[in-house]
Amino acid sequence: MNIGQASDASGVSAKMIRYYEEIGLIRPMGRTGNNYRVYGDEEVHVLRFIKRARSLGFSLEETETLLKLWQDKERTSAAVKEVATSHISDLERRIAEMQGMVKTLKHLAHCCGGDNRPNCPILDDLAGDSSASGKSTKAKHHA
Amino acid sequence: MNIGQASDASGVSAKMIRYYEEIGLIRPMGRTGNNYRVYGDEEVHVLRFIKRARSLGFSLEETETLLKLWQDKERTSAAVKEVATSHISDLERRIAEMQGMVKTLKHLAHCCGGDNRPNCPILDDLAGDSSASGKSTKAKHHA
DNA sequence: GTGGAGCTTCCCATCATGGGAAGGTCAAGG
DNA sequence: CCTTGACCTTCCCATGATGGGAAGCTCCAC
Repeated sequence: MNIGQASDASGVSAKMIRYYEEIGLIRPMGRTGNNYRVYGDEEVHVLRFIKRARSLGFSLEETETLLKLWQDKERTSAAVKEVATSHISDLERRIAEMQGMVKTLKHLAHCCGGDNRPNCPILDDLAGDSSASGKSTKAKHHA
Repeated sequence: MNIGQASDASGVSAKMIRYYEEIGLIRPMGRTGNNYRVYGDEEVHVLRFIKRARSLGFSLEETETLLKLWQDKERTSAAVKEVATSHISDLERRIAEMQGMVKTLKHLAHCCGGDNRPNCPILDDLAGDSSASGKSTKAKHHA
């Protein structure tokens, strides 16, 4: 199997397969006389493992750890779980961070007329104008 | 004001201030005879604007758009709101993506003993082993 | 005048991926 | 046999936003 076929079979681009080899994530493949890389079912299986790990958001470094654990018959499931839970924490932290952004942005967007006038609480907020959260277009003291 | 003071006043690192200048996000600053950049309150204000936009997750490109709108007295709040809502959508998409990962990972982690045994449904899943979701360590038919 | 802090530019690294050029190879079909 | 097109190889560059660090200049205080 050439790299293109391995790519099709695994869903990993040929570019990435070469890259993974370069950084040592996968073993350098055997070559044919024409210097083409040769892949077998086992290699495709590894590539699919990597692809699945990546699709769950694991970094290549974490993926490498998981790959080694997978191939280590002496591993403990605790070691694997540790990698997973730590990744979950990281994802949750990032999710919370983005949710905070969304919350603020939605509030600002809600306060913004979205019309033809230039007055905009979103810009006021970005500009650090603390009087930005209330009514913005006019009527600072409507009473 | 030198770059270090502008950095302290704005919370943007000197490194980044130079970078923003290089990419045209901010105007090239005037220099003193010794070739030091000189900043005034207005520049610090711009830097703070950028920092705030970044903290809300806007890319530098979006930040540039917002900055131009801020400085354009003819802007419409609709234009600003458009940038914001589009960014909100992007954030929500990414949040949903990560939440999907978390959901899968939590399920797998829940199914994983996290003990001294090698058997691990997390690895089974990554390996594409479809029989991974059930009980894993033993007792496939405990009855 | 000396030391240290601060400024300048320039290059490199991150992380994962893609784009593209230049050149070798192979298979099919004229 | 030769061409054509698809495929492979390596090499370099780009992304986005940031930090690190080196080499060299300046400025201020002592």
